[in-house]
Amino acid sequence: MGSQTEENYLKALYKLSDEEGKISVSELSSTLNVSIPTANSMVKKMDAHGWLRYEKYRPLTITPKGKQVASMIIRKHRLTEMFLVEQMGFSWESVHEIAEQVEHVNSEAFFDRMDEILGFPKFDPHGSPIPDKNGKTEQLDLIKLSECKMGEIVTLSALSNSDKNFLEYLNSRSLSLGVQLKVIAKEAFDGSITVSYSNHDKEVLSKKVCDSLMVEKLR
Amino acid sequence: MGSQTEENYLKALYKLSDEEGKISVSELSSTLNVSIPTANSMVKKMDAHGWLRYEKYRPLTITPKGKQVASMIIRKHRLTEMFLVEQMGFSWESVHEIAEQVEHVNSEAFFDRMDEILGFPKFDPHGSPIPDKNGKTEQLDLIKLSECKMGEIVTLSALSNSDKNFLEYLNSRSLSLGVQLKVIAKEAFDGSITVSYSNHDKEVLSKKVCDSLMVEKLR
DNA sequence: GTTATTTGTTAGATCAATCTAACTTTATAA
DNA sequence: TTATAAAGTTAGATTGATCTAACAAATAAC
Repeated sequence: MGSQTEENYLKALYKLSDEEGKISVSELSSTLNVSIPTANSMVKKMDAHGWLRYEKYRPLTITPKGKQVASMIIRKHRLTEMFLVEQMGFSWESVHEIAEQVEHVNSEAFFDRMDEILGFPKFDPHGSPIPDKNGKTEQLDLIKLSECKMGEIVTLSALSNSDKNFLEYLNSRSLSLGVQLKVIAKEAFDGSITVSYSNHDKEVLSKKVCDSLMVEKLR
Repeated sequence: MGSQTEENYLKALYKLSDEEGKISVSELSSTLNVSIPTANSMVKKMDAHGWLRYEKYRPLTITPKGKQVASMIIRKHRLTEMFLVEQMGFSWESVHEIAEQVEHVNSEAFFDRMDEILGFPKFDPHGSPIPDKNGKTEQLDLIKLSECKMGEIVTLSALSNSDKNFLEYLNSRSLSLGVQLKVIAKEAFDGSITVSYSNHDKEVLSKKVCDSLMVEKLR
């Protein structure tokens, strides 16, 4: 393993490369709130660990080994979040900060036990997939709510953003995973969508919100 | 809060001062497996935090503030151990290493929730008292088994040593907290004691073992 | 296709936590 | 009570993670 710092860099690297393939040092530095030179020097260490490929002035690419190590950290993070919600009664908006610390605990048994107690969950409280012990995740076929058409009925299955503010916004609208949404209107000029669900029959959601709601089409 | 390193120094300081009142830099250094100069420089920082009183060449004394901070770390450690045993099914010999890491998590809510789920336990799995949110602990009137007289019947209530090897030794003899022990013989020359308990009717325990078993006299 | 802007790199400093070597003070023991 | 041993201190080096300032390369803009 690496240090906690290195683990945080690797996690950021993993997420950025998932989103964009190629990663720049400056993206990494801004994600981690460190200066560019700091990220630059850390990147060289991670190259030495074999977690990424680094060449001067070229974009970074994560290696299979880096992905493997990263997925184990993400596994620990997401299992912790799930445990906090399911076994300890925390709400989905309060678990991230705790999991951010607990994920660095070095004990396979600890996380395997969580996994077992939870019944080997495939997704965390925000709908993100939990890697299994081999780093494998279950991939659902999700699309953004913003891409849905009028009249479609979908299930809210994951969030592509789990900021506290956003989660609190969803709470205030009684939006949680598993809720069935029906698209009853789409505004072309601002991309906002009106949905009905549960006992809400006309809720207007902005484009920004709809971009962060990942849904599954009903078959 | 201080860094994890500082927290570990403070914990060691607290335990040593509990045992002996005055603490020397060298005791601290050997407890933490660092060199004497390292402990020396750290001690100056802890003095700056107001956790201890430091004067050149004089023994160290922990301050009330230091005790308070230390007891909160110990609270987190012992709650974690208890949670691991009671809620997650770990055995008492495997929880220390995990708790040693989890204790540094910075989240009151996390530990308060453990406390609540456990029903506000007063003692950890090794019988050590768990400080409450104000740092208060329940003090039992315990003596070493080695100090007991022939014929006495006592309850095993705590361990003054929780090394893995010792715990495994106790497991192998089916000795656990709450067991009632009857002293059926005492050897003067080596301090060993023969006890009976549960379905063991003649178990010989060395002086060293008896010194680590803290028992409560039955009234 | 030069120039300007953004991005990346190097150099050098700082801070925390550690070490070893050299020296000083306190405690122990002859 | 002085000599020796043990404990404590200071100085100076190292490593990891960070920073700013100065410079270099790649990309974008005209």
